[in-house]
Amino acid sequence: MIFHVDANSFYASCEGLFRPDLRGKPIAVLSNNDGIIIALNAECKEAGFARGDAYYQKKDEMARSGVTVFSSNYTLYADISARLNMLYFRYTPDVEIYSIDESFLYFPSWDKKSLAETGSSLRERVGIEVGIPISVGIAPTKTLAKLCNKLAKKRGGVCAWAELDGDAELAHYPVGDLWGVGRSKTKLLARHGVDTALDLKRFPLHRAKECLSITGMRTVQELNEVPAIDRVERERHQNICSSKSFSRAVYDLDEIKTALSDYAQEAVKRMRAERSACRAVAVFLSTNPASETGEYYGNSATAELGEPTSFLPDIQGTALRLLEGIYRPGFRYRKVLINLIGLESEVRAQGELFVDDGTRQRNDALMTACDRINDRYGRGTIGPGSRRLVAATDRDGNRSAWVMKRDFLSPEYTTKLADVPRVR
DNA sequence: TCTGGGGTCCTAGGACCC
DNA sequence: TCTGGGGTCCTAGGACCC
Repeated sequence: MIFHVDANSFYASCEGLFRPDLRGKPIAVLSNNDGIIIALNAECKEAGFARGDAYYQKKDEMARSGVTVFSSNYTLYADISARLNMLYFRYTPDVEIYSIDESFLYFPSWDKKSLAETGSSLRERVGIEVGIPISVGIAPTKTLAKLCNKLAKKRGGVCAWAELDGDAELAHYPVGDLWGVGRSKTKLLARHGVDTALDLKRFPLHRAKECLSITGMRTVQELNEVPAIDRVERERHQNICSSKSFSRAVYDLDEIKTALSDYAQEAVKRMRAERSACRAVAVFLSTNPASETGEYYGNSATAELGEPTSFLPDIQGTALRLLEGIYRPGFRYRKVLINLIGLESEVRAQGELFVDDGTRQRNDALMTACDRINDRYGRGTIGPGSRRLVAATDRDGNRSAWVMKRDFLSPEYTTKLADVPRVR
C-alpha cells in the first residue's frame, strides 16, 4: 500500500510556523522578484486571492484584507522539507521523495484498519514535531493515493481508498484533476466522451495507449488498481538549470553576462554538490513573452564540452560565448537561463585523451577552494574574473536589474545562527 | 514598471551500426 | 514485379509535474 503525503499550502505553512502572531490570518508567498502569488493559506484563499495572481495588481487589495506577504525563502522551505522526510523515514524505510512537499511512503499490505490508523498517527506526529499540517492519501497505486490525498484535504486529513465506494468517488472526480492528465489531454478526452475519472477507468487500454501514449495508459491501469508508475529514485539529476527573470527590462549585454555568470556559478555549485559533471551547456535568452509593448525575441544555443566537466571557468566561458551568439541589440530582455545537460558521475566520466590528470586535479582543488570560500563568506565572494561586469548596486545604492527583488524575505530561522528565534 | 523556477518523461525522425 | 533485417543513439519539441 502507498501513502501519498502532502504538506498543505507548504510555503505559506512554513512562513506561519515561526510567526504564531499570524495564526488564523491570511498569508501569501510570492515568486522570485516578488512577481506572482505562488502559495497562500486557507485564510488567504478565502479572502479571494489565488495562485498565479500578479502581486502588483493585487497589492492594495491584499493590504486592505490584512494579508501578510512573504518573498520566497527556499532555504527555510528546504530545511522544513528535510525535517518532514526524516520523520517519514521513521514509519517506513521505503520513502520516495517526489517534490519539496510531497512524498510517497510504501508499506507492506497490512489490514486496512491499521493503515488508516497509521495515517492518522503520522499526521499527528508531524503536527507535534514539525508543526506543518499534512494530508495523507492511502491506496494501492500512486495515482489513487494522490486522488485520495485531494479528497483527504476536505475530510479530516486522512483518506483511505479501501474505505471508499471507489467508483462512486471516481464518478464525481473531473478527469483533468487526475495526476498526469493536463490541459491538452483533458481536451482530447472530452472529444472521446471522457469527463470523469470513472470514464477514464473504463476506457479501453489499447485506445488509451493510442490517444494518450504510454503515460495515459499507465494512468488507466492505476485507476484500475494496477500499479504502473515507477518510482523516480535517481542518485543525481539529468539536467541542472538556473534562471531568473530580471526585475526590469535589460538591454545591455554586459548586464546579461553578469547575470548569466551568476547563474552558471549557482548551477555548477549544485552540480558539484552531487559530484556530477556535465557534457553540454545550453543558454536561453528572451524578452517578456507576456509583454504587449515591444517585440518578442527568444533564442537558445547549445554547445558540447570537450569532456564532461564541473570546472566553472570552462562552463562559464562556454555559456558566455553562447550568449554572445544569440544576443541581438535593442530588445527588452527579461530572462536568461543556463542549463547543464547530460550529467554523469564525475568519477566515472570519460576523459579527453590529451588532458592530463594533473590538470584535472588542480582544477578540482581550485573549485573546492572556491566553494569553501563562497560557503563561508557568501555567494559570489570569489569566482572567475569575467563576472561582475555590472555591480549589484550602483553608486546611489539602487539594485541592479539582475539582482532578485525580495522585499519581504523572512529570516532563515533554522539554518543561520543569527536568525534563530529568541524565546524570552 | 511590474506576471516564477526547476524538473522528468515520451515520441518521432535522422544518423549510424553490423 | 521489384529494393534485407534488426538494432542503438541522439535530438527537438511537446506534455506534464510541483
